[in-house]
Amino acid sequence: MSISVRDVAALAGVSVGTVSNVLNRPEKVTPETVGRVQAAIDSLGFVRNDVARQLRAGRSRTIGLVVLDVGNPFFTDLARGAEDEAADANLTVILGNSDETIAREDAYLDLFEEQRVLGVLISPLADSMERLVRLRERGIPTVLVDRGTENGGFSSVSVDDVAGGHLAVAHLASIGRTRIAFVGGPQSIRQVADRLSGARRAVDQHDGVTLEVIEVESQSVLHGRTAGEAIRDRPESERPDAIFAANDLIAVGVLQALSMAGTLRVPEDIALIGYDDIDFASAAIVPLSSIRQPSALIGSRAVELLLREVEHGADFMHEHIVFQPQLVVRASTVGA
Amino acid sequence: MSISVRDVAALAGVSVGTVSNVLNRPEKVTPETVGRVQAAIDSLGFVRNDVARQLRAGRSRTIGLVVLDVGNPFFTDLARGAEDEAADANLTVILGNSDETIAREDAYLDLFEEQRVLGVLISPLADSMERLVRLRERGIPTVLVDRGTENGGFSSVSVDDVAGGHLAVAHLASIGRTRIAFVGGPQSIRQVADRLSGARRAVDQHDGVTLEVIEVESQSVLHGRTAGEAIRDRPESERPDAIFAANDLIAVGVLQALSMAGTLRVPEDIALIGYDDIDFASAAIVPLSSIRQPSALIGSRAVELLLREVEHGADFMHEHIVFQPQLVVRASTVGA
DNA sequence: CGAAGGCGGTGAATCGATGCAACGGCGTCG
DNA sequence: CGACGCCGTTGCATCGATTCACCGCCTTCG
Repeated sequence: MSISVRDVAALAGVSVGTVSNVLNRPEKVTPETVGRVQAAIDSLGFVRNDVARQLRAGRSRTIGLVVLDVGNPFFTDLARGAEDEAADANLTVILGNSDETIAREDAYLDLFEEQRVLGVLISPLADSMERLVRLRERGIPTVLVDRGTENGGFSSVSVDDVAGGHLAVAHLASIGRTRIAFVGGPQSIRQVADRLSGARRAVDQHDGVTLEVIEVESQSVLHGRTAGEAIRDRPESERPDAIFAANDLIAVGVLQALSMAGTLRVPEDIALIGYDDIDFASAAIVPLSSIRQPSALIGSRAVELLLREVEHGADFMHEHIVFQPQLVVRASTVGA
Repeated sequence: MSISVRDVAALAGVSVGTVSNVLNRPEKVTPETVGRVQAAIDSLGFVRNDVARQLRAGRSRTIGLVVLDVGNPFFTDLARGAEDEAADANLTVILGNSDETIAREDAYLDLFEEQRVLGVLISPLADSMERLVRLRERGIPTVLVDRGTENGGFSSVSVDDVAGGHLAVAHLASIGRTRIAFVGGPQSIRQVADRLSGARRAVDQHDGVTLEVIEVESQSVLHGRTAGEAIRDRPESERPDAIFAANDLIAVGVLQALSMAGTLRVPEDIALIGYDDIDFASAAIVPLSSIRQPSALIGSRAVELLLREVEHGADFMHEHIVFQPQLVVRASTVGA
C-alpha cells in the first residue's frame, strides 16, 4: 500500500538501516550513498510514517492543550503563542476545547493519554486537580496555563488575576463610581474567583464603595447580554453606576444590552470595564476599558516550561511564571 | 515503563489476544473473563496505546484541518463545527493555521502526511491545488472548505461568495450610495476575489454606481485600520460614500479608523458593510451590517463529506455543498 | 607481516496492539 | 462410541521505523 523504508532500501540497493541513517544521521553515511538513497526517496515519493516512528520512540511529538473556550480570543491568542513556540521545537499542538465542562475536559485528557502526548498544557477547571495528578504520575508532564502557583507540584504560567481585579475596580472607584457590580461566573473557575476577590479587596480600600455580584452561567457574549438586560430593566435607583465584567466577552454582551435600550449611556450612566483586552475591545460600540494580559506570551512560555520538564524529568523543580496585568483605559469608563 | 496489554494479560492470567478481544470485541469473550481482565486493567491503570493501534490499523483517527486564520472567528466557528462532528465519530481534529502563507500551509500538509491522518479539510490558498492533488494521489481524502466547486475532483463545502458580494453591494446601492470602495485582499484568496466579482456584478447592474478597489495585505483588523486611515485622510471629494470590506475583521479596522477621526460619521458620511457576521459585528462602535455565513455548519458538513469519502474510497463521486449567504442589516448602513 | 582500529554498512530485534489461524475441550448427533 | 462442530482462548505474525551489535574491508603502525 504505502511506501516504506523497505521499498526505498530495495530501490537504492542498501539496507533499511542505512535508509534510517540517511533520514536521521546523514553525517554517518557516505555522501554518495546519501545521494542514492535520496534519489530513491524522491522517485518513490516516500514519506516517513510518523506513527511507526513514535511507537518506536515511545513518545510522541505532540503537545495537548486544553482551554476553557476556543471562542474566546484570549485563548486563541494563547494557543497561537503555544503553537509558534512548539513549531520551533518541531512539535505539534492539539487544541482541545473543554467548554468549561468537566466531561469534555476529561475526554480530552483521556485522548491525550492514549496518544502518549509529550506533555499537556491545560487551563483546568476547579475540580480537575486530582485527575491531573494522576496524569503526572503516569509520566505525562503537565503545565497549568492561566492558573496560579497554589497547586502543589505543577509548573504554571499565569497572570495575577487578583491584581487585575483590583486594578479594574480601583479604576472605577478613582473615577467616582460607588455602586459597582461584578458580572461573571461561574465562580468555580479560578480566574473568575480571583478577579472577584481582587475586586473585593479594592472595594474594601475605598470608603462608601459597594460591590454587588451578578453571577452568570458562562463567560460568553450571550450570557453577558442576558445579565445586561436584567440590569437595564431595573429601576434607576437600583442600578449600579459601574460594571466590572469578568471578561471582555461578557462585557461586550452587557454593552449590547445597555446600548440597545437607547436610554442608558456608557459611561455617563454606567461605566463598564472588561478583562483580557481582546482585539475587539477597542472596536466596541463604546471602546472598552479592559485589563490586558500577554496572551500569546503565556502560551509560548508554557511550552518552554513544559519542554524543560520533559528534558529534566518531572522531579525537576517546578517553576511558576506570573505576569502582571495592565489597565487599559478607553471610553467605556472615561467618556470621550 | 508504560503498562502494556502484556502486563494486563499476565495479571489476569490470559493471553494478550484475549485482552485485545476484551477491548475490541467484548461479546466474543466470556463475561467472567471480561471481568477478570477489566479488573486487571483497572488495578494496573492500563491505558491503551493509540500509537501502536494506529500503526497496526495503518490509518489514524485524526483529521487535519488547515484554515487561513485562526484569529478570525469565522474559522474558529468553522473549526468548532468540524470538531463536534468529528467527536461524534470518535475522531480528533488537529487544527493548523496557514496564516495565508504557502510555506505554513505546506508545513501542515507535510505533517499530516507523516501522521497518516484519516483525511484533510483545508481552506486552500490559490496555488496549492497541485499539492492537494498529490495528497489525494497518496490516498489521503481531502475536502475543500470555504472553496467552491470549480476544482476538479474534490468534494467541497462552500458559500456562494459571488452572491454574497452582490448582496452587499446591491444593498449599498439600494440605500443610494454611488461611490463604493471595496477593501480587501490579497486577491489571490478566492473568497476575496469572489466577493469582489460579486460586487462588480452588482455595480454593473446599477447605473451611476462606481467601484474602487483598495487592496490590503491581509484580512486583519490591523490592515483594515491602515486602509481606513488612508480613506479618512483623503479630501472629502475623493472619499467613497460606502465601503464594502472583504470580511468583518477588516470592517472593524476600517470602523476604528473612521470613528477615531471624530469628523466622519458612519453611516451618514460613509456606509460600511462587512462579511462573515462574526459575533462581535453586532457589538461594534456602530453595529456592523454584514453578510452571514453558516460557519459551524460548513465545518460539520465538511467532516460528513470527508467521512463519506473515507468509506467509499476516493473514486466516489465528489459532492459539492454550496450555502447561500444572507444579508444582515444593522446601523452601519441604515443609521439608527 | 599481523594486529588494531576506524568506517560504512547490515539485518534482526524491538516498540504495543491487533487479528487470524489453529487448538483444545466439551456437547451433540449419528 | 467416534466424529463433528462450536466456542473461547491462544500465540504468533504484522504494521514501519529505529537501533545496536556485528561484519567486512581498508589503513596504519609496531
